[in-house]
Amino acid sequence: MRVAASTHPLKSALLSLLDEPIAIKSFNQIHALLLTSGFYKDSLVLAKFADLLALSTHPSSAYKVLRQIHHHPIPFVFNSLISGYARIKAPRSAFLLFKHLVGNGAPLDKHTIPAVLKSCTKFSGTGEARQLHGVAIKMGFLCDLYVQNTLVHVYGTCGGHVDAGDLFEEMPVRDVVSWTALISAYVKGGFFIRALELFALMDVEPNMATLVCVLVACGRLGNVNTGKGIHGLILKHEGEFGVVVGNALLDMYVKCECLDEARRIFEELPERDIVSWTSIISGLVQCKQPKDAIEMFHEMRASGLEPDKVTLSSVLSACASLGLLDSGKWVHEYIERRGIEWDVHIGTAMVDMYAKCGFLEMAMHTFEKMPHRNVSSWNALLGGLAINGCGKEALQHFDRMVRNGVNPNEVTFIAILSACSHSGLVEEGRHHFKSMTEIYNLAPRVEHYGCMINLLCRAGLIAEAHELVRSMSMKADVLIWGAMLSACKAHGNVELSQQILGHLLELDPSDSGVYVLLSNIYATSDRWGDVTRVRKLMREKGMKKEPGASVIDVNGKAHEFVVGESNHPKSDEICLVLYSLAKQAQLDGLLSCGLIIQ
DNA sequence: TTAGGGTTAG
Repeated sequence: MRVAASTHPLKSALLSLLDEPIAIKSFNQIHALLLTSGFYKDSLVLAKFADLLALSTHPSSAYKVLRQIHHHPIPFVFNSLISGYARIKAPRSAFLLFKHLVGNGAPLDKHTIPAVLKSCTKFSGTGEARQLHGVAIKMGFLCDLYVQNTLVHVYGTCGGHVDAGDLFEEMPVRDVVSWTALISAYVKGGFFIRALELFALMDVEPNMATLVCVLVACGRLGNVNTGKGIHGLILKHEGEFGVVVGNALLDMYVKCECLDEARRIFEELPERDIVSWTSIISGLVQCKQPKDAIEMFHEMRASGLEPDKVTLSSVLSACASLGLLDSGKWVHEYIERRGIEWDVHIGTAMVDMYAKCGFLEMAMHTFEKMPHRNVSSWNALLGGLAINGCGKEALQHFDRMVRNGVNPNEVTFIAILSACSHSGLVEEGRHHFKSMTEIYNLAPRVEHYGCMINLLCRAGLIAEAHELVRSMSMKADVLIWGAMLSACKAHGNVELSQQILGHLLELDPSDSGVYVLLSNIYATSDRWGDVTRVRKLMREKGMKKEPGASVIDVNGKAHEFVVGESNHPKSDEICLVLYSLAKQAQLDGLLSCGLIIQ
């Protein structure tokens, strides 16, 4: 706080005191000092006091206190009280105070509206913003550019992009903030193309805030070309950019899956904060490089930065893809130890991690403990039940989800259909596949057909599966034809296999797996000549089957197993255990089929 | 210089 040299020493002392973070503890003394010294007549001193008042007093009482101190405080004093409530994140109080002020005919000015509006961004819906809009018109404050810009911003933040656009249209003068506020409103509403169109229409020079908004739109659209153009503009203006712009650029490249560019930006950042690290970590997770993501996380911690819940959500996703149960548990403990607040994202990531690591009990326990759940949380649970072979339970929880009023989305049906597929629930699968379009108005995507065809193929219903493939409005993918081919192999349908092979090779002529499957089908039918022919063809094409591999985490150490290799130091013991497990499974299978009577 | 508007990560 800088005070002019001519300021009265007591006044400077009072102002400094009011600026102290611990001033609230001496509130009563300051109150008394204000009255005895007579400085209550000074608007600046009174405004600072009003700001302090917001920390401890309800709006109507605060109003009374101020009125008792001074019969006619100027608007500045009340504005300071409103801003005080906004600063301590008490938007309801700020809004209540405003209504109280209007009701009591207190003097207000053009600064009052932006001060209250600042709090309105915390409300859901545009109700409060519209009320303030009305008051601003009535009081004649709407002609102020600051008031207009704040309103455009608040409408945009509360989901009122149409109101924001209408107001923007009516504005006689618009500056860079007006344009940025509207572009941001469209971005927040998910209208990314409209945001880019607006940017193109701008008749004032954009600044960094504008470009950051546009970068978000580019990232969400996966429009790397426009993103690169913005990158160029930033370099032209700034040369070296700050952390906010750098992070926005980094995230744009991450969302466009240009990891090399993203890494380059990350390396070149003059300063990296938690957002920079989280962006690159989540980018690596999205681009299926979870091992690198974990490595990056360790690097981040080594640099002295502690993760927050957003970083930890990404790390949990990496743990889920790698099956790193111990690392996932470490994240869980870290959250508890640090008292990090659980939200729907981290809760969902935790359920997903436990489920994908096979600790279904803990996944369900975590799900039940979540205070708030959204459709993604349910999807994580249903998907977890599905991959762990609990098809019937998945269907029961799906019914519970619908009963709780949560609307299923496309991802839910992937979980449900794969649950049916994993557990052989043909009739249920048919029913849910039909309900997708008939009840929930969701168009099946290629993945849904994939699950359904898998389900039918596993049940040996090859003709029905083939019929479904033919009914698809889009082209079947490798997975679908692969499922059909595997089913043909299991049921010795050589003719259809050959037909499918044609489709598969059309999709990916270099897929060695297709040739391997075909040669296996010929082998099952004792057509050894054909087997030799396919293998020769593979050799001629220089194809080598990519060996399958899996990773398991034991006590924090990753153990990798590659098909055909036995490099692991405990390979012999592992094979012995696997053999006995396979024997047991076979025996259990025979028992459950009734082929062995106990 | 007695206050007010727009920007980044799941």
